[in-house]
Amino acid sequence: MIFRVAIPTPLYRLFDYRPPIYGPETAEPGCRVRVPFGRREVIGVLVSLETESDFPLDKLKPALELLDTEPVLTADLFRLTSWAAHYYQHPIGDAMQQALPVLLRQGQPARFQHQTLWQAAADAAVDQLSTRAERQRELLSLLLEHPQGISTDALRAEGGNPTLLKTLADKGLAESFEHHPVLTHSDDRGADVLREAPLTLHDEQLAAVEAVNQAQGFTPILLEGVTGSGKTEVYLQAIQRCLEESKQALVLVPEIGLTPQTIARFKARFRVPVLALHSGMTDRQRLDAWLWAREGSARILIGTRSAIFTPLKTPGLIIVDEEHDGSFKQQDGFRYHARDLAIFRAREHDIPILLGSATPSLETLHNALSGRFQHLRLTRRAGNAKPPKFELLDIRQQTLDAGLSPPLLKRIHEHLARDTQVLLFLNRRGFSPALVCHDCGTPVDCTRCDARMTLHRQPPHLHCHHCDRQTPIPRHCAQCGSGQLRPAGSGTERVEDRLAVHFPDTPILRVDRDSTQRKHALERIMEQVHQGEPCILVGTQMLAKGHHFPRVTLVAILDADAGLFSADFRGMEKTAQLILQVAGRAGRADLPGEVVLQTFNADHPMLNTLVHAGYDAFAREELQLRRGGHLPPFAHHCLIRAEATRQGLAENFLLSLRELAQQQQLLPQGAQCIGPFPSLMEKRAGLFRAQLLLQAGQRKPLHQALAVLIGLMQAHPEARRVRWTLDVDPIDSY
DNA sequence: AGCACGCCGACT
DNA sequence: GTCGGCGTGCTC
Repeated sequence: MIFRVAIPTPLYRLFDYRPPIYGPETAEPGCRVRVPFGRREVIGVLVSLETESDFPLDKLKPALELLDTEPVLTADLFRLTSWAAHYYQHPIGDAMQQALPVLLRQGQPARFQHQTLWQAAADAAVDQLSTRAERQRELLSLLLEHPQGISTDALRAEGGNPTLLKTLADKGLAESFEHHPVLTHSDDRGADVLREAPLTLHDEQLAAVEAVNQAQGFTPILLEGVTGSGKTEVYLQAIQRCLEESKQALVLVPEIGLTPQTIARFKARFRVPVLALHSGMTDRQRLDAWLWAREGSARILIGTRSAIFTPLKTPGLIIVDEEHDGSFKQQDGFRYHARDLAIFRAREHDIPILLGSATPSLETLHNALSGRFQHLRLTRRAGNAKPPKFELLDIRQQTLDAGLSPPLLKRIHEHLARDTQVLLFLNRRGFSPALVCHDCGTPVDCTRCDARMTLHRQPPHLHCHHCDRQTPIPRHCAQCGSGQLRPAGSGTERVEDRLAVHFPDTPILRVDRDSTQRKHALERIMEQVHQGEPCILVGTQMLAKGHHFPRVTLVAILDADAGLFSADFRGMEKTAQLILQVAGRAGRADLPGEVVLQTFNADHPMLNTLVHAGYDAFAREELQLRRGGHLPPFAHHCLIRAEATRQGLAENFLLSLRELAQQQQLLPQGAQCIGPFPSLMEKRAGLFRAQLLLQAGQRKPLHQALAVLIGLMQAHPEARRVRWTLDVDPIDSY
């Protein structure tokens, strides 16, 4: 018998071992094994049992230990990770490893943490101890106060002396027992899963819930609902049915969306255990949650991208909220897309999957329009709230003050005078994006990147947003020696500064990565906003997601042109999604909102379509353009990125790769190479980067071509000096 | 990716 | 004389 094992290494192959010397001859695929690998020991995953090997049998090493009796990669997760490793052309051992909680990767047993608790023995009483044994009497009375048992740590915290426990135990007055956490819910009452009554649904929501409930087996559904149209209520009621059938629901949310409010809403509705897999958890807490999910006692699992690998005993429904969000795509290493894995997983489980968004990705929308996905719409806002009124504010020939035009300033005044709040969106943090010499025009560049240094004033320094390099602010121009270095352009800090001058009596609240670094800083700002007093919020993307501001009646996008002429063909799509997301923060039931977009391109056709005809019309036009340009979702992409320490190395490597493939006619029909090109920002963090785009109308030739190119790259002598990475279905093409 | 081996330059 | 720089090769 031979164990075929997936080892966490960047190698695209499996490794064969003999079964462990002391241990079972056979085991189930998906179990972990500890094996010798080179000069070290690693944890691998058993992939299959074989009777022969391509490797000389006498050179096979025995595995050291089988770590599991039941698979940690359950059959469905085993298929999911195998498929994903192949689809994303990522080494399978690494892919499988990443699907496991950290403690399991490290070889810890797949068991709950056991805790030793102490309790008083039955009918033990303090009087049984001598009055002189003061400390023992204290300890025993503490134990008597905790009939459920108490840990030594907790005893110490309450002033007890745990070293005396043994003494008490010897006298038969105390005893210890092993406790492992059980996920029972205080309100668990059989079939009644509800804790609070569901909200009344309007007809569109009702139709959506019905559609999910009537789904038989695998059913992908796009739920396209404008902000405030009640998508979450649809999720909740779809989950309700799933719980009533004694099944589990998995909910994926974007990184920023896993807020306490979201979790609270799920917990408030249902009597079942709801587990949120958030970033603040310890590795041990994550493993416990993983175990609860696998044994089926956790009924609703909410998590970000990596939660797609949570094992489920009784899967009933998968929901991907804000499915268009870029954070579902892992951006390094194993570059999987959690939304796409979720669809695969739903198909495997033969269950419905609900993809929700106000601004669906063009990929998903295309699937819906072509009939592969059901398409449900929520067009009305709950409580008869009016949709916000959009306006393109032409700022050509306007004098801007830190990016603020006079008409906008006037508008801000008007809204504040009505005692409401204002939100200004600018996706650029810092004081100014460049520091430029007034005499010779030279900007201060980052030495490690092809980029300007961003000027920050709080505290004063220069910061490269691409490599994180920070320097003091120079006094003189490095080019001409002039002392006239001046900030050019504005970021959130500068806007905040100017607003304080224009609106001295109004609080200005800045929300960006810098202003919210301190713990609870964001919470405190949010608290102040929710007090409802007039204020001006200035911020980056952080403002666009997750939070609602019921008293904001004016949303202004200071630089609507930012993504308009992007080199990335997805630039327009991303801009549209961001604009609508920000716009969605404004105005609720009784307070109609207004959205102002400052632009130098007020005639831009797509911007006008978006603002006047809505996202759906915009998306259909954009899809037509993509179809015409043979771009995704009408074609498939894979990006091969390369980086090296010297200029030209990476590009030459990719060029020779392409030539090798073409000379030997290795590329299948239907797959074509575009490039290589130097990356848009060629130098970044001291490395020179280039990329080669692989494009095909069909998946199959793309994957065949990719496999060929990987082979060529591994054999390439230059591969030692050039680092290369693959990105299947890239969402950033730079 | 790790990790070790091995071959050269510059230190105590 | 050895410490350590990183080029090269290997992992069942």
